Amino acid sequence: MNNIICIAGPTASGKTALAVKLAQAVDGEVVSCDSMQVYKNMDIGTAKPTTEEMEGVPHYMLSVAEPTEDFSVSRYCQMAHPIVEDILYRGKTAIIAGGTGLYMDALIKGNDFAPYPSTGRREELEQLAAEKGIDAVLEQLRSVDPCSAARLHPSDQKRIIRAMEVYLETGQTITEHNKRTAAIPPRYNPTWFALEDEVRQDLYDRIDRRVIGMLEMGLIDEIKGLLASGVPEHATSMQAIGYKEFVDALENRCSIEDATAAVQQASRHYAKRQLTWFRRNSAICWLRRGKTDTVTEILSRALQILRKFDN
RNA sequence: GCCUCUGUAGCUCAGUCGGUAGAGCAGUGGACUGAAAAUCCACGUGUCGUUGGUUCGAUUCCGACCGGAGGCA
Repeated sequence: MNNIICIAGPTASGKTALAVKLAQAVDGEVVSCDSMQVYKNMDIGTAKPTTEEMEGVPHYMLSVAEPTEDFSVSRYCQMAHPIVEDILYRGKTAIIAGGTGLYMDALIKGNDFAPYPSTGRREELEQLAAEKGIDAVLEQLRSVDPCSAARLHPSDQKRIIRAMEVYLETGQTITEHNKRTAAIPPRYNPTWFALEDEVRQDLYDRIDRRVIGMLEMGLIDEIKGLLASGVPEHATSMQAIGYKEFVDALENRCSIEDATAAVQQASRHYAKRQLTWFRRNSAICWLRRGKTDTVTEILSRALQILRKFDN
């Protein structure tokens, strides 16, 4: 049996429960792949698995960063790679489960993200964009990396700045960098699973209910605690869905009711984007989830597929 | 009971001085290589409440009826 299994899928699709059950069935350990569950003290709003939900199965990459820090794909790979190696070394199965497609792909492919010192280039570029418009940055990019300038949409400020930043920081264009990393063979060859509801509305209903549940579990107090402990309103961690909206409510920019609806809406949009990301991965075995399917039923289907790959 | 306003896309509404209509949101699809729960792109036919009338032609004008909101008794 493949000793690396990926479990992907949109938010609230049942990844956490499936990962635990699968781990128990194949002697595995879970490596979370979630860009927001990495932060400490952000438990309710990120739907981080509780100790009870883990059922004794070891979990990694949860609560590994301070909410005041900026996390990134690069840091994720740096931390998660040795953990996966250790699980494999001990003869266990690594179950990589989560909804952050970029992180999961990078970990599996073994993308190289060489660290470089932050020199404030990004801030300079952002300032240039703010003063003269993103077109000014796009012009600069066109002169050094016409390929990226043509590829990127003129409105995609974030990627235009990033492309220019890469060149200024490394002397190499992002086009060259991407070309080089794409040529490297993938580090792992996992069995890929992803969860998808047969009826999209079922997912959306579950999302709506989950947000209400988070409120009942004390999400607001969790956010108050984070703000009180000095987490800035604009920290990367506070960009998380369920946090930024209720920060707005706590700052009296909207009502709790409006914020709740905004969280539900943002989560639905996010789930859709996650599905788009995973759909282009042709290696994925989709586990279609009917309205009344239980984790046990989905687990048995996953195990069946795993056995088929064995032969 | 009478008067006024109102009924157009799933929702909120615009509009057609009479030539069968368009925004935002929702929804759907897509992109994505160091912020990714981020960022960005594309996609708009619906008995214009129902039914008569006027008209070459009505969602638009007129009447009646059926919803909704408000006012007067």
